[in-house]
Amino acid sequence: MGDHRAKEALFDVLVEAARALGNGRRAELVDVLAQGERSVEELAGEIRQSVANTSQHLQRLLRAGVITSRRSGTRIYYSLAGPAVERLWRALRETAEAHAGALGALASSYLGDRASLSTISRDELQGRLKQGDVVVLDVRPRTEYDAAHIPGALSVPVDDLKARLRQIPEGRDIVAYCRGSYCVYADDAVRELSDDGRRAMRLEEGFPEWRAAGLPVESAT
Amino acid sequence: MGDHRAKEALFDVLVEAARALGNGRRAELVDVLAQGERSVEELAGEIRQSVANTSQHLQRLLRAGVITSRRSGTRIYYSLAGPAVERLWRALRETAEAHAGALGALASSYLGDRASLSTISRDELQGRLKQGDVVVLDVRPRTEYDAAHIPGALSVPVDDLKARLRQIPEGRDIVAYCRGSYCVYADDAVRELSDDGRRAMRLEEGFPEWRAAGLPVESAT
DNA sequence: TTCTTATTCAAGTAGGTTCTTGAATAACAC
DNA sequence: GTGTTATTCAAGAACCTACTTGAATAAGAA
Repeated sequence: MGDHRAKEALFDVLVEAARALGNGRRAELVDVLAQGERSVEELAGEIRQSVANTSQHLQRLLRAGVITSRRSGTRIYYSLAGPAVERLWRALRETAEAHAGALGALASSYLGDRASLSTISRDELQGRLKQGDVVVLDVRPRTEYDAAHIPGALSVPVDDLKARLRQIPEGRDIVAYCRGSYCVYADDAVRELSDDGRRAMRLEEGFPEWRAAGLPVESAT
Repeated sequence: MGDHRAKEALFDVLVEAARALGNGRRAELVDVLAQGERSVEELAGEIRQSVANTSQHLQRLLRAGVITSRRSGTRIYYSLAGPAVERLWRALRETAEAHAGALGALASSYLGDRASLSTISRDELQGRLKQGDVVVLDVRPRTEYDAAHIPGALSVPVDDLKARLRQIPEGRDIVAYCRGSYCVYADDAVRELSDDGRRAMRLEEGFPEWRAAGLPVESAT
């Protein structure tokens, strides 16, 4: 009774995952890893940091149990430790959104005038997929599409979109999706498609939320 | 495109709630505030820290949008900012449990031989409440019971239990509950009741989880 | 007004975090 | 073995955190 040392030690440990996620660069890493495993060098490119620094951030996440690693030849691939981590990252974003405060201004400075783009919810997309009157574009990098994607989606990484506009089936509306609400790939794609005269909209959330909702996914064979 | 400054700033903000929760003492504060609002002095007592230090921790949580405050006379009462925060705190505990690593040893050093105590799930308790063959004890401090409790529960703060053993209705099993899985009040109560020859068990989770599940609650009038 | 109580502020110290740079490993190819 | 590539380690500079102490506010009571 009253062993407050033990209580403090217990809460200090409970909180380790929060400290690990408590850094913008590490949060970016988690956001990318939610799409599938990646090597250190790829991750360093994604977060625009040196390889050494990225490696150190990864060790921190590893020690906190947020990610796991596997070696393959000279590369080491990191991935999220499990679904609890995805829930944690989602809860964190939702808390920030509920608070809003500083978030609004920053989000619009990064995300631009997202309000002017049409969107579609997960449920609506499911309905339209059954009717088959929609083309779904996965605009994430090819690796992430290969790891897992919405069944029937075409892989058109946003950087290739301009060159491949003519390959996209006509006569149907287009839905683009990417990593999640704080990813701009789908926004950029929808803008580009609209400029080309197509009816295009953005899936409100990203692929991880689709999978987390228990909806079907497909992988490259 | 490519404005990585804005992206970094955005993720730095998304992560503020995690930094706020990324300290054992602040996590203890959140765990207590999940039971209802409290003044600075009460909170300082709960986490065994000086009032000045507790106040500073509270300001940090406030700035991060994790809690809110209201003044009443000379006192200031703090409470959680909303349900997103409770989900965040839960996700954090679940991540720690999934990782397990250091947690196991620390938990058992603080929680003792919890494995030897009988427990009951939320669903089971709901069933037995309908049948009315069980006495429910809220063993948290009276303030927390007053703020909200499971309908029909008796308030018997764990410190008063020994003195009030004879007042607990006989002939029915007893279920004790407290703040949550990392709170020892219900364990202590179940041990004491068992020593007294009563059939007693602990509700697996605490009051906040009961409320978060949308189950009915009752407040002091 | 003065006194009291609850809370916050300010300054200081010890220790932790983030990023940089350059060297050290570790697996593989030749 | 040597060379090459991916990753990690080590040390250091600039900054941030957690706690302490004592003084400053702010609301209410006398």
